[in-house]
Amino acid sequence: MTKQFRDTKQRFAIKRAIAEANRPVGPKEILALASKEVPNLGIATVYRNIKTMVEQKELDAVNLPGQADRYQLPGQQSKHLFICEKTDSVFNLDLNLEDLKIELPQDFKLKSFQVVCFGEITGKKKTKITAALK
Amino acid sequence: MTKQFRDTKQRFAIKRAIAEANRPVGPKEILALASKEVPNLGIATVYRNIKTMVEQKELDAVNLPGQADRYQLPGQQSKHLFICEKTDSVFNLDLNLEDLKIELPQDFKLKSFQVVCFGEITGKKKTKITAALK
DNA sequence: TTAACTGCAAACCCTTTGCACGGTG
DNA sequence: CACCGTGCAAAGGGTTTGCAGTTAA
Repeated sequence: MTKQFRDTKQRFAIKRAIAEANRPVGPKEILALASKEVPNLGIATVYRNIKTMVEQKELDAVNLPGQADRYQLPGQQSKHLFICEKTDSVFNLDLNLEDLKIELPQDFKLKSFQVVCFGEITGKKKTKITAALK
Repeated sequence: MTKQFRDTKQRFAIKRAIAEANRPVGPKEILALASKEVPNLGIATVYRNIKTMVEQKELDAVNLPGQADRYQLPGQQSKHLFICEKTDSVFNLDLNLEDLKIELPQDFKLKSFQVVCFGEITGKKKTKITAALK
């Protein structure tokens, strides 16, 4: 028997919070956002739902160097990231990397790679960024 | 008054362990290696020395996506990494990226970037890898 | 001698788990 | 009415801190 999931207000609130954030967010931030809708929401519920949603592929985990994973909706997925060192917020980068290839020693089998950019944002924030390589 | 540091056998053992590992290593691994030399070494001492050494720039912190920081000697520094998904070990990559530039929106000021590669290692391990981009 | 360093244990922080209760289907 | 999901609290794992004793200089 495959497990059947139920629709709860907590689950809705958590998913909406992540959707509206529109960028990779962490458990605490999710709790803060979703708590507006469901006051007594517990952090354990957030963790459990994140886990389930990632397994169900309703959510993508975003691995960041030097900090804990954040989460976002699959449609927003892009491995390449821009991390604002001031605000600690993370943005997706659409890098034009199709024709970029990395050559490694024979022993090393490359499965994927990720470009992580660090810097600051001076103006208003955007959530989806197209960048170019030259 | 600036703090004056002392030479202890613990400090030596920790630094030697990191030097001999010759790749980015984490606190637990450092403890295991250095304990051969100093049996009763405590994990707190490892953390304290790591922190001090990073501040003194005797050590570099290596930020990894999805896992805790590791540490290595400054000479071995390279931002670009190869992570073996099987063994969970990390290797430095010397990528030829001098003429690679990333174009971002005006608002975004790029300070640095990092390429992280994921894959497997089939043969014997190396600690310093030169890779190319094409 | 004295001030930094160490080991141990306790304290923290983040994440996971156990359990009784409440809510979905 | 099954049984999954929730909230709370406790338990884990990793990192930091307090403290008394130890050691480098």
